Amino acid sequence: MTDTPAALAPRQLEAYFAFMEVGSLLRHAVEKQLKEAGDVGYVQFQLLARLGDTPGGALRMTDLADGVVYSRSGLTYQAQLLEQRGLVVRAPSPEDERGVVVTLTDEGRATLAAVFPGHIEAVRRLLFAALDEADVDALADILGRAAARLRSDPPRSAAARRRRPGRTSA
Amino acid sequence: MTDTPAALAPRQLEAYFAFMEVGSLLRHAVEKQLKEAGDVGYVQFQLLARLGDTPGGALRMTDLADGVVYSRSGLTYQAQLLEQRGLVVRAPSPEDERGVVVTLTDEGRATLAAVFPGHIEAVRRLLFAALDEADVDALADILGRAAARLRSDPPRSAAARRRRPGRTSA
DNA sequence: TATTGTTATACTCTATAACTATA
DNA sequence: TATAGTTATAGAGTATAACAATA
Repeated sequence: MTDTPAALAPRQLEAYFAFMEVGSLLRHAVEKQLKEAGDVGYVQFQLLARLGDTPGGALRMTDLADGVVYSRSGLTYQAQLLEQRGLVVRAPSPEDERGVVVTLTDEGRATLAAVFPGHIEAVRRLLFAALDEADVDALADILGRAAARLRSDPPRSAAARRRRPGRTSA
Repeated sequence: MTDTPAALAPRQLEAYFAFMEVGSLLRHAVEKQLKEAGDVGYVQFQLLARLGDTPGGALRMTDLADGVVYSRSGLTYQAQLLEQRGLVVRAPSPEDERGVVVTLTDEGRATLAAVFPGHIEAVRRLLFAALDEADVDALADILGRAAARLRSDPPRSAAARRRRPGRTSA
């Protein structure tokens, strides 16, 4: 009977507000950097980065979407934009004819390379400038746990695609 | 010559990814809750909450915008929506005829009250469920510092309105 | 019948620039 | 001349539902 009190503890409120503020400012700044450096949005950057991280630089639409986008049409939209610019190629999957495999092109890699250093630098300057090693460790640990929880949380109305259980997608 | 290496440390990368993932999932979930509970977006919620936190429930447009919105027209847009729904009233400022004072109405307070508990509960369930008191303290401390830094950061091209120096707006 | 992905469509939100009015 | 706010407008992104094709 003592759970879920009506309000957050003051420290929780503080943490929450700080989190949202940092999130908002950081996202805004990063989005701007990406736009200027390579004319990509944050979602597109995530997609490129994910492909770049995958051996072969290829993923199925569904796997690519995972955690980045909240609707299938949203991914189709972004993938179209990327394909129009020649940063990725889409081709039917050989294994499953229903599927579409998205592959990073050389130009896609080049764009990623053009954008990444500035991205890193912005994150360092904006997020990590005021933090020391212990802070970073704590953040990684705490937010890692929060992320895991959020990921596994029943989305309170599973609008999103069912995820293959047992994958965490590093 | 040892500053700003080309890449983030692995722990930094981890912390950054976790942060963005939590931010994305949390924002999405919270936005949904607010929509369902009171048909307001997160920005509108912030505006209402800020007004609700102010003695008299009234603020000038410029002060209201601070940190919530990145363009003047963006605030005008949201304020219009809120006014159309009767949640706020806008009136010319008595002191400065150029200014506009936004005041929370009773209905605005009611909406805030209708939305707040669910909001709190969502944050607790999604963000704080996996964290203990020490985590919350650490988060508040670390992100508080990051937020302060971000706030004071030269926006790398001051598109936003110049802020009156010396105000931090709790 | 369930799943993959696309399309059509409507809607929300944001930003830039031009404009008005007051300080 | 600088500031406060609005308006017009255009563009980016998102989501829902209907659809086609394959498993």
